Amino acid sequence: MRVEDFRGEAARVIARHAELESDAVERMLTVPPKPDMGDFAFPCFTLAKKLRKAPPAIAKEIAEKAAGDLELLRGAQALGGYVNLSVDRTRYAEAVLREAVSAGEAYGCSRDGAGHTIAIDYSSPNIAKPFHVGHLRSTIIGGALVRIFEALGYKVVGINHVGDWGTQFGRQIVGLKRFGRPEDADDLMSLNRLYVKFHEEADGAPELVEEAREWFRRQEAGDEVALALWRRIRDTSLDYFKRIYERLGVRFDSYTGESFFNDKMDAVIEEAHAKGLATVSEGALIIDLSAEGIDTPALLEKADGTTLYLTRDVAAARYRHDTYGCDRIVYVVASGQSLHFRQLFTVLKLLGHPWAKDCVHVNFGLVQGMSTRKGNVIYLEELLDEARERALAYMRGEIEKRLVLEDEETVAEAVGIAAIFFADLSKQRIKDYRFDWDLAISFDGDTGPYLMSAHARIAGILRNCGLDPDPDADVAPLVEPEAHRLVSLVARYPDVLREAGRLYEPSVLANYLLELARGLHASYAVLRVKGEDAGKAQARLLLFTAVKQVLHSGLTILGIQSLERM
RNA sequence: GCGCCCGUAGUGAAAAGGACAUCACGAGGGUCUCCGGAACCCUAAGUCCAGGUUCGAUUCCUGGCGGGCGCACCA
Repeated sequence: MRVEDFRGEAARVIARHAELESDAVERMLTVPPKPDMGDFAFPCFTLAKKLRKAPPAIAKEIAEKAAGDLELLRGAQALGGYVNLSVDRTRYAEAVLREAVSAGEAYGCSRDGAGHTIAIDYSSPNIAKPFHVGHLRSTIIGGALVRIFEALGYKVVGINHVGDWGTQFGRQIVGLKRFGRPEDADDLMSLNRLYVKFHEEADGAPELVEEAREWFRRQEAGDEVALALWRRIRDTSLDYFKRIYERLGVRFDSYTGESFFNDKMDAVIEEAHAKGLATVSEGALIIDLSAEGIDTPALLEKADGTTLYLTRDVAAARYRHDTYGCDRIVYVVASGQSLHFRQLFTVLKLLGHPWAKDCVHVNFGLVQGMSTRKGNVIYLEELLDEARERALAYMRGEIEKRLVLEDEETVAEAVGIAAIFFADLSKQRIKDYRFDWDLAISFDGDTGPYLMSAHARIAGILRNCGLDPDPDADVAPLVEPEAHRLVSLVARYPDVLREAGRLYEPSVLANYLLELARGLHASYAVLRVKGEDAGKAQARLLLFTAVKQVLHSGLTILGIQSLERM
């Protein structure tokens, strides 16, 4: 008896009595809006036309026939134009919990993506400058997608297409040469100071800007002095970025940034010529995309012969496809870049790459209001520090029955990051949103800390109930509606991950976890463990173990720590 | 100006074209000697407007209105 057998039986029984194909019925099955209405619902509206009967009458007929034909299901009832079917709750709990607990950490994971590789390009900051909060959203969403697809069995290549080439490095070099000491190149804070200094000075001194351009020209021309300086600045910056990624719990398989593709662009240009796509317009080399429904042409080369963002992305896409053999390339980049990616994918198609159709722009809206007390636009580190402070203040000030912890600072750091991550991941990525500290950090409401607390609360039960959990416990005592609700939620988890992956939408998972946590809290007063007889206590422990496992798994995928105590 | 995207209670979010539009925060009222009160229960409040397709529209189409973003030598 497996979890999907219940749905399978529902489909079979309905199919038999409605004279339809089982597969078709299975696709039509939905879930009733309220748990007491049943576990599966079959809408009879489409049958109405064919049978020339009213949907409620059809439902009644099917329900009556089906009622005597059930094995794993308990009831078939007509309601409105629906046939509602209920599972045998004990057998369902048995199937769900046994499967969840025996799979352990792997519960919810599937092999759907076995044999497929996905490259996910995310975060991709400009590293001459400090990590700006503007890049945070891509980092958060991209990181979650990496873990979602891994859970679905895909091989995932996380790529950070770092902006490590461009005029900004020329500016950085001038700042260093004019206002700093050579050793400042090894310290990011000094570099930042000098970068700012450059901009202050350059305001009234255009020759500085020209000097910066000259340094970048030397870089592009392969001048060893310029390249050595660039390399040193780049390494200092990358080290700093990697430290921040560690703090955020984000890992990349590749840091092939823009500079990596410098020697791979000529091939793109040549091929565009060979395919007869490239034309010269206003001195620049372009591909006209108007026949493809895009008014703005794709620029391959500026009038001065240097290449552009788009050319580099074409080279990068080809490199990724060839190197990783990936059958999908996902770009987690803000919606503002939509035109760019339409152009990119169209150019790839015109260049004759059939896999262009497997490139996806996973876009997302703008975040407003992400600033610290100091105000202004801010850098990520300051934001994370403030998150930790606010989390600590909240824990000390608002929580009545909090545990005494030695590692309060560590917990606060995790809570702060959870608050920021979840505020982002709980919303549909396409939408703009306003970040609000109080809303994000509260332990009440739809927040990361709320989910963490649900997890810690179960951990508390397991810790304090005075029992050794029995993984083979009999589930028969789980008769309460609250228990059934939790079982159903646990059962849904694998499909939730699939849906999140299908839509590239971590919020599907985030909202599911909220539902699970609420279900847990709603059951908490009813499903006591301590002081109950051994049978009930063990059954409930089994249920809570499964819920805790799913919370842990889901939170980990979202990039949020699930602590035992907080 | 043109193009793309977004409009759901005061606020933040959910609803493959399906049942009475769901949930949270905030507001108002209540519960419980609570294994972690970081809880639970109740109440008030909503689909931007006008048409259309459909047995059925928050969802799809058309046109408005409001907001965001983008529109060749930056990335």
